[in-house]
Amino acid sequence: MAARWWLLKTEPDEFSIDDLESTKVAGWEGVRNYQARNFMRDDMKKSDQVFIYHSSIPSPAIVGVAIVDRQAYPDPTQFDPQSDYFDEKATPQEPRWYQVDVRFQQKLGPITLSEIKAHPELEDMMLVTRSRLSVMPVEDKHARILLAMADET
DNA sequence: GCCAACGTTGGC
DNA sequence: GCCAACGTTGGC
Repeated sequence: MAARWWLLKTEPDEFSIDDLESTKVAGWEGVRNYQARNFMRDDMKKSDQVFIYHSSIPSPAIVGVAIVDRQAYPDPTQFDPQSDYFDEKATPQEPRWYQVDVRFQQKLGPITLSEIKAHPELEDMMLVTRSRLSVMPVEDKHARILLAMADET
C-alpha cells in the first residue's frame, strides 16, 4: 500500500508545529473521538505523510508536514489519573484510545482554511465537509493541490 | 464569547 | 433502540 496523506489538527496553544520542530518526534496523544481513533489505529501506517493543521485560532491553517514514525499503540494518557485525557473505563488489557508518533519534516507557508474553502477543487475535502473531525485522510489529488498552494507563498 | 454541528449518554 | 439532554469542537 502506497503511503497515504493525513491531516492532524492541533491547537497551537497546546502543541504547535514549532513544538514539533523542536521535539522532532511526538506522540499524538489525546484523540478522544472514535472515528478519529479508528483512522489512526487502523489505517495510519509508518511513513504515511501528515499535514499539521492549527485550529481554534483566528486564521486556522495547514502549517507543516510530518511523517508517521510509529504506528498506533495505546495512548498512555488514558491510564493516567493526573491527565486531562484520563479515561477511567480504559485498562492496559483493554485500551480504548490509541496514538501514533509523528516526526517533523517541514513547515509550510500557512495554507489557510479560507484559501482552502475558496479553492473549487478542495471543497469536498473532509476538512471542509467534516469540520469537527481531528484526524482525517487527505486524498492524493487534494494533497497535490495543497502542496502546490504552499509552493506559491 | 457565541453558537452550529454533531458525538455521547442515559432514561424510558 | 429511540431520542432528549448534554458536552465538545472549532469557525467566526
